[in-house]
Amino acid sequence: MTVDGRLARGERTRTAVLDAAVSLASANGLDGLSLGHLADSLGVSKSGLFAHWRSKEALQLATIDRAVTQWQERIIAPALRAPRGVRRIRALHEARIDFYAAQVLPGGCFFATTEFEFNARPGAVRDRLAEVFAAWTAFLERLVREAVDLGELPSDVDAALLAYEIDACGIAAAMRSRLLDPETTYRHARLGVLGRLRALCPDLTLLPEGQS
Amino acid sequence: MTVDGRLARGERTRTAVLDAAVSLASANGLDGLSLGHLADSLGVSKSGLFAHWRSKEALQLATIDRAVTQWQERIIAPALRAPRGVRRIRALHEARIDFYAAQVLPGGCFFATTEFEFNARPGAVRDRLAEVFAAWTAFLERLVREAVDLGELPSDVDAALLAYEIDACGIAAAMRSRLLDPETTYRHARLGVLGRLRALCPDLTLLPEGQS
DNA sequence: TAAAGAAGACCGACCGGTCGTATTTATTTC
DNA sequence: GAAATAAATACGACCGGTCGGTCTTCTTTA
Repeated sequence: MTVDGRLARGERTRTAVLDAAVSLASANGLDGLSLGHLADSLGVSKSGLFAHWRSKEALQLATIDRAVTQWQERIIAPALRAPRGVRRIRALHEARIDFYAAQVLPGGCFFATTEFEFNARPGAVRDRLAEVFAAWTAFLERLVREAVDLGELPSDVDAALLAYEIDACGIAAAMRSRLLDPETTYRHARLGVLGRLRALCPDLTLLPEGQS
Repeated sequence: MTVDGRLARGERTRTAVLDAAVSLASANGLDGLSLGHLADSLGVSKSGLFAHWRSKEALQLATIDRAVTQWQERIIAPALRAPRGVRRIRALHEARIDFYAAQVLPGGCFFATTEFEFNARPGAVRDRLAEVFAAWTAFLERLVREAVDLGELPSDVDAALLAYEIDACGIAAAMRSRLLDPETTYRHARLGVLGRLRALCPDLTLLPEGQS
């Protein structure tokens, strides 16, 4: 952000803290996140955290923003490398399931965990999560409309409904994979979207580049 | 359970406590459930709860069982009044969305909230939730297979996959309805399953009795 | 009168948050 | 260039509050 070396180092520290916070919160929730445990896992003191964020809520909001950045890097960016249209929709869903299957977060999905944790608790955290969720939904709908505009999907497709169905397959995967058999869950999540797209767009190969 | 009047009255007390626990836990989670708040909401003392359950975990497990009973009464029982096959599948899904839309629980869905809360926390609560989830999944699959056996669905339908897609529409409704527009969410949840069933079974009317 | 049940004070542990202190780092002065 | 000083930073003890859980006491009922 600035040319100052000290602040840059501080930014790196902040990012490391927030990465750990995303990981812990994905398992225990943003409210269940203990600042003492977070500090211990990083080998720093709890009071030091308050030099970077004035309160736990401020750290929670920063953690959400960090999770958004991770999501953009791990799921959205790979999908945007696929060509517009149905193949990009599928690439986005596949990247999402890949991310879950890679088990980088102990809770499976940071957003699913925290959104269920806060969906009945008014406050700044809930409002921010609602914003993020609305933006994600709008992004998915935009991808579907692009496929319609390209003629890959029938023009009478309900873009919002199809986006809902695709997202639902991902949400369900986040929940089931930790309680039931993960392999079966991920296969269903992938096949559900694949079958839906194939039914609407039978003449287009949906295989990403380089895969069988 | 017994003929004893005192114990029967105790059973009623237990049920009232557990109903309140289901309601509170649907919003704040089973771990976020405060025994003090639970006792206050019922006008009883916190220590009195320990006369009925030896620990918080025991009360949490009993709360899960109570939520299962509520689910059976509110969702499964109405669906079983519909004729076997595709119409019963749809009746089950509609009863589920109706239950969410009725807003009887502040958290929307007890199981969604608690399963995301505990899916990364080993222990008795998580194991019980996994059992309940597995039983629900098996029940859904059984309904789909019945529809296949009746010839209402093509014989090459993947019952587990279709059950996954139907459940996913419900899970997503539980999450989105509290953060995004509930009306739109419930409409998508209903249309998603309805469209899926209509595509597989075009010659069967899916309207429940008495509805337009 | 005896027995059973609820109530509320109480305990140790953990929470988010604050503050005085000590260590370190960087700058200045001899 | 070395020593001394000043400023920034991180630490850990500590605070009030809430948690799950226990225990003694009091009320009530048979």
